Amino acid sequence: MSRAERVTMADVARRCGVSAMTVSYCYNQPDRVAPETLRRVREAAAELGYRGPDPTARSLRRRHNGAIGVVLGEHLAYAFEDPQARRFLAGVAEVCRERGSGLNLIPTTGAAEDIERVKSASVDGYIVWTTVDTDPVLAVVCGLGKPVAVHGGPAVPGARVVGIDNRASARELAARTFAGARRPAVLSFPFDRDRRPRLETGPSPDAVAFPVTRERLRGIYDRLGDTGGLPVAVVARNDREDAAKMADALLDTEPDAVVAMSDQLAFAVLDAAGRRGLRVPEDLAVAGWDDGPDAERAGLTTVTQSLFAQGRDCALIALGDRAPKTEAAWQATVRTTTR
Amino acid sequence: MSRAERVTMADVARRCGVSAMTVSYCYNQPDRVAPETLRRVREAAAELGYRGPDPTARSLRRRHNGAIGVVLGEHLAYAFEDPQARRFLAGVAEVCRERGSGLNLIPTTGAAEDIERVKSASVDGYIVWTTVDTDPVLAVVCGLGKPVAVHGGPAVPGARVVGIDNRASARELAARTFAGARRPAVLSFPFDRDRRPRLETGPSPDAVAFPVTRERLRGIYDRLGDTGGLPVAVVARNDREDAAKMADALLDTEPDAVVAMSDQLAFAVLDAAGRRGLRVPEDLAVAGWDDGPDAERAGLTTVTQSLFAQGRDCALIALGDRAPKTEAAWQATVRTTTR
DNA sequence: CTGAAAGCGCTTACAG
DNA sequence: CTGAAAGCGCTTACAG
Repeated sequence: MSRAERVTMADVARRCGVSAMTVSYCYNQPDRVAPETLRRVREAAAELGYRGPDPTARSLRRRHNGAIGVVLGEHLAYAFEDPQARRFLAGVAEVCRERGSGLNLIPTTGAAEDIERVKSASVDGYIVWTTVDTDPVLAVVCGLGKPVAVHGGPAVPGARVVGIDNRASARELAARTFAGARRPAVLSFPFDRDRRPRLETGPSPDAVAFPVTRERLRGIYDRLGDTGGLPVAVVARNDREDAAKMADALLDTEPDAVVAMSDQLAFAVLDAAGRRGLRVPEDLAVAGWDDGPDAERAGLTTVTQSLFAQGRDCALIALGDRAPKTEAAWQATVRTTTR
Repeated sequence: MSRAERVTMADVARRCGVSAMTVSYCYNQPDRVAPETLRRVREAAAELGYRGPDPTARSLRRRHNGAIGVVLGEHLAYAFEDPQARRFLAGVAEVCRERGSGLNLIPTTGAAEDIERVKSASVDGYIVWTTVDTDPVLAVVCGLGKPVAVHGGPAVPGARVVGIDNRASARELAARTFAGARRPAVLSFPFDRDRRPRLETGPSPDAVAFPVTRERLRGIYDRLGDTGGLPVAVVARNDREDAAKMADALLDTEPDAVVAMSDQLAFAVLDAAGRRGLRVPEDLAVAGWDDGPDAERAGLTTVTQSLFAQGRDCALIALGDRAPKTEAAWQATVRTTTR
């Protein structure tokens, strides 16, 4: 925190009777500098307390920030609470480390200031974590002339979407889970940014603002045909404990098969089923998405996907690489929680 | 991702026959510009596809980045796995939001490239998450002439340490937990960056490289007097599940009171005790640190502290505020897991 | 192996 | 209400 005068390359150059650019070379291409010059420059730098090239000036000159911005549509605390969001960010961070890139977190809450904060980040590209179709930040980010990766959607011009085919995976998962069931039900992610937990009956997927959720619901509906009476419980967050109440409310409708939109939500259903003494899968079939480490242990039927890999893909896009060739991989992994 | 030519303020100025600085005023102090001029400038900007002031150029000119860097001594995935680290980061993020500041994550792994990554972050100040005394990144960060907050220590010249008095809190917690105990034991955070889990007997605190861990151990020793035979199990990470094995190893030594260095580790002990049919606190007294949401539910005796508040303090320091007046607050909260 | 010059895109007092 | 000038600290071809 020593707030010494700022020492610049020019100061160092002056001190040892050399040009500023030679000092620059000492830091950027030391091989091109005579050993004796290098030594003198380093000595002068040490004497003056020069701290090395200023990263901001360097970024301006190189027209390259060496950093990507990750736009989160939530308070950080919530984002980190979600195990899949964490896996995703870990994937992003891995690419950043490999490429020596920085990682700027930009939590947004829907406030007007979000726009300025997003615009004023000194980054070369952006990753937007799943958001609603109408999120105003989306258009702003895409209008910045920098590469943008959107995880999970929505699809917008100027951005690449990374994620699995949610509708197809839902179709297949519903086929497995609802096979032989007479009273299917769904435990769903939030429909909208308000995240109001509730129990609905046969809600229209069109009313769902989060594309991932909407597509999964559509996939489930594809399979089901008549969905007029389908109980759909909507949670506030992707959290096992937090979802306990809605899982209970859902089981109150006495379903015999539940598709939940994540492992965490599926566990919430299993927890609730356990409290009621229901046998799984005999009385109740349950399935989810993600296939995190706990899913295998619990024998959970789930859609296997790698948020880590998707995080990597997003980071590569934000860094300006050509996009990954294919959609993100997924597969339905059938275990013992379904019949 | 439209990679249009870059449009600058000068282009906009030229386009509508105005000086570049007037354009600048339109973005920074629109009140000082004649309404008609403002209109024309905005029109020209729209026509040209000008995206607003470049954040990097602005930062260079203003000598202010509007961002703080958070140095994590681990892969992101691990850092996020720790509930207290998440609370801490949430506190940091809250201040960032209030102040319109950016938040740059800088995970370090001990590699040589860490140094460059830390130096090349365009930030106004740094927060260093608890690290070992000898972490080379520490000296680098402190030599940058920017404010530095270190959470938990080590104390180094040029940085402010934020955290509780670990030794005093340990002394008090040990007094509560070991009261009437004949075979005390400790479940400890890692001693060193290698994070090798192991069971030791009366290890010297001086050998512990993480200051938080060292001070807590010292506080416990203060209370104990003779520690020659004290079983101390060391975990790899602050994670309830991960710590299960070492908790078991510790209970194999048949202690009747365990001080664990966090709620998570205390839960690991309670889990292990449950598996053995031990009664708490009759057969085994257990206590921890943090007082997270689960602690109250479990009736855990623990050291109450707010990592969120400490994250806020660190962020304020990194932003250049005078430091918080006092040390971080803590108190021993006695519940039912101790006698 | 080293230097002179230009310029990255912007903002800041200072005049007028 | 608007402009001319300087400069934030650095790097990049290009000469020599």
